[in-house]
Amino acid sequence: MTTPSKNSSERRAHLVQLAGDLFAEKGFRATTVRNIAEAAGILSGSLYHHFDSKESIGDEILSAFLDDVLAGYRSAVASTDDPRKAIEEIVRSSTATLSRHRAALTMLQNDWSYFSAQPRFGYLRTAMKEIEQTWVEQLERGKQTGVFRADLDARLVYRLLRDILWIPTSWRPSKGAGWSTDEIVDGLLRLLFDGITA
Amino acid sequence: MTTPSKNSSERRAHLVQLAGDLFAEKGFRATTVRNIAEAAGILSGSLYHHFDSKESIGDEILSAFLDDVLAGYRSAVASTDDPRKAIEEIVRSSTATLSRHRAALTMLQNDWSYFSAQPRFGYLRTAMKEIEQTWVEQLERGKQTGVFRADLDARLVYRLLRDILWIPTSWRPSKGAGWSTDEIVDGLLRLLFDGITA
Amino acid sequence: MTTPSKNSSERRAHLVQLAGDLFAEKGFRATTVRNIAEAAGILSGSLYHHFDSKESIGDEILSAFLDDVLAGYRSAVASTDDPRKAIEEIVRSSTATLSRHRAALTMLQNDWSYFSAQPRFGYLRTAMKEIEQTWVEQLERGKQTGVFRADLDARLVYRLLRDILWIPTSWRPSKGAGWSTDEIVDGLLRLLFDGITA
Amino acid sequence: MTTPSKNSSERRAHLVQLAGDLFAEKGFRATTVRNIAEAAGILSGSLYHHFDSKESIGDEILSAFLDDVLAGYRSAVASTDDPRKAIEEIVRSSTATLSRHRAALTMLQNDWSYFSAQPRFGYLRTAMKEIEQTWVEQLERGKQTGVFRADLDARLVYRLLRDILWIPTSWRPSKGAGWSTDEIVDGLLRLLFDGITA
DNA sequence: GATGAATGAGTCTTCATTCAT
DNA sequence: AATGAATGAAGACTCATTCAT
Repeated sequence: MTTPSKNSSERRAHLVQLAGDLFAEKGFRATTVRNIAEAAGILSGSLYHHFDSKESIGDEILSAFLDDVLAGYRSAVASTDDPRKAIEEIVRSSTATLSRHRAALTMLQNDWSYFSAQPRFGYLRTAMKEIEQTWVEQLERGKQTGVFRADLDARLVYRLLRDILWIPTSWRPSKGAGWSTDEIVDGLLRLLFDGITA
Repeated sequence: MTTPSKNSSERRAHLVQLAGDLFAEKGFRATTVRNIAEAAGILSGSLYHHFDSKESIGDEILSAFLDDVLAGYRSAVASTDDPRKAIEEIVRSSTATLSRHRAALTMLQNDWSYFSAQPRFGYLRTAMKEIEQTWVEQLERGKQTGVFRADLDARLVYRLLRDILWIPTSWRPSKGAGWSTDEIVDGLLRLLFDGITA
Repeated sequence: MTTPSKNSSERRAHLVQLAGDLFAEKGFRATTVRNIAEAAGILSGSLYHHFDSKESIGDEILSAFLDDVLAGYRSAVASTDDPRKAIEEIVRSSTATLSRHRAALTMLQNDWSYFSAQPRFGYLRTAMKEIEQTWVEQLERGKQTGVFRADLDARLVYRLLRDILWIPTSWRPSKGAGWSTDEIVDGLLRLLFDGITA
Repeated sequence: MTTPSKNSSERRAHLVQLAGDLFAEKGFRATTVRNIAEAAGILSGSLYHHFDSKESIGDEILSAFLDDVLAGYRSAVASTDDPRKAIEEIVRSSTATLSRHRAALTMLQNDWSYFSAQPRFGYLRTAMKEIEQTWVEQLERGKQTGVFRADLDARLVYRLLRDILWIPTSWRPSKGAGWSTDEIVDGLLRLLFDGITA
């Protein structure tokens, strides 16, 4: 388990990991290829043995993230008929997913205008649309069945909730008094369902 | 035509405004000096008659923002003894402030790692500390007086609330089905105080 | 006449000239942007104040050349009804044109595969087609009117003649025993019309 | 399977062949070692088991070509006393040689400045000198014996004829309405000896 | 105040080459 | 013989900044 065949793909995955950490820390554009190479202890040109461009590294990170998110959303929706449970499931799956893809989220938040302008990253818009649809559908159904307040603006609530959900991911792990993912989620869900008032 | 010195400072303010819009749109680092100059209809070199560096433009935008925020926080706290009212006031003042400083906030979110690493922008950390202290103080007082739930983790709630509060600012005005600032704040406050359940 | 307003466009033209000389000497691809900049006594990055890419310099040189060639061909054809005179006129105009565009021709010969593969240089193919058509038309008409041998393969002769015509341009001016353009053309025309035999 | 050493040299010859095709197509410098390796179905590093550098492949191609050309010239001159026959023989031998060494000729035409500047390829200049001498000698003898026009500039005619002779080699085989080598040579010789006029 | 030319450091990327396995 | 990882030098291009006019 410790020293198996360190394949090409493992090396590659390691490099993606390193790159992701840097992207999460300073943003995609602000991270130079040299930064990544230095983190890996090689020269910048050597990265091109593994990837054909900086963007293809970004691509790998982003598409893996969105695949994961969408999978979670789909299975959340498929698992129940109760909108409230579906939302809860979406939140829980998001949290798990997000902690695995901190880099991707930071990239999306920081460099959205950069990525979304490129045809290569067209799937970003597609995926975001599916995410929005999923939320809005569950919220609307909840309104109809009386689980949620009838006066909610589903799209507005979606935007707020989605962004709220994505907040903790961007918190640096270095932040001294760190909270565990679970603590954060609990705090969040409590806030969402119950508010802060006693 | 009337007062040359005023014209000069107006011109300058206009340039800062233009720069800010671009910073908000694409981030500070991703915006080039040429972008700003083009928006102003001049050549990039000419900007240096008004500012001695790109960073000094950023400085102007960021410090104006933080001055405004802190002023709002201080007067919110000074205006009442009731922690809940103080928090409400902080939220309301934040919203007003933020809509006036969209660029600054985007810069802080996008390029925080860049700015915070530079001595020149040391005041950013100082200001953020005061902001945190203000929130935490009011939350703790609310817990003691029983207005807020006793089990709240003040710092965690602060981080969540502050970031939640800052979310809508980053929403592009171009977003088709746009909401007014008031709608967003109402939605937000309702979410915070009451949750989404019926 | 000696020191007029050294406009921006003159500077630019001078740089194109320098670049062209280098392209003619070593080919387009083999010439680096640094080579050009050094020839101009500036740094390579400074070239981008005048051109937005190396290719745009090439574009300028190539399109100017083809415009010139086609103009010559068109006026040659328009000037007479006699195919032999038309061909003669084409040859003479070519020679004049070619001596003014040595760089362009070398680029076309050396790096044709590079340019012709790019959409940006699509006009190259278009222009070459018009050139071929012009030759073939005159040759065919000459065959019909009996001025040229009836057994000529017009396209083959065109290819041979065009390439023959373009040969001397690629001769380096440095070649010690240089011939004047006129000498070369005379030798060429004589060869073409009369052969080498006594 | 039978004779490993032969297999080895066959493999090597095959690689040279592949490289030559690419050189002929895009030029020596524009062809990357990776291009060659890919054509051979191996990785670029593996080529270095067969050759110690890209240049040594070029060397192999160029020297084989020049050896062949010179052999042809020498035997052409040795075979007759009649300058016209000698020239004819040179033309015929060239044609045969050239069709076997398309790559070499393209390399010479495209990247002459690159090769001729390197000591390693010093033999290129030596060989070209012998080629020139051979032509000039036969032309001068023809002038003296009255076979050729007395007013020919031997060196000029040599340059023209040599380059003319080399033209068809650079024509891509892909050119739709392709002509056979024989057709081309016939067209050429006819042009040279008789001109195009009826 | 603005222009236009230039700088110099840095960005992503390419490529011939090396070498341990 | 070949692979796969790496090197190091170079290439095209970008950008904040400077400065004479």
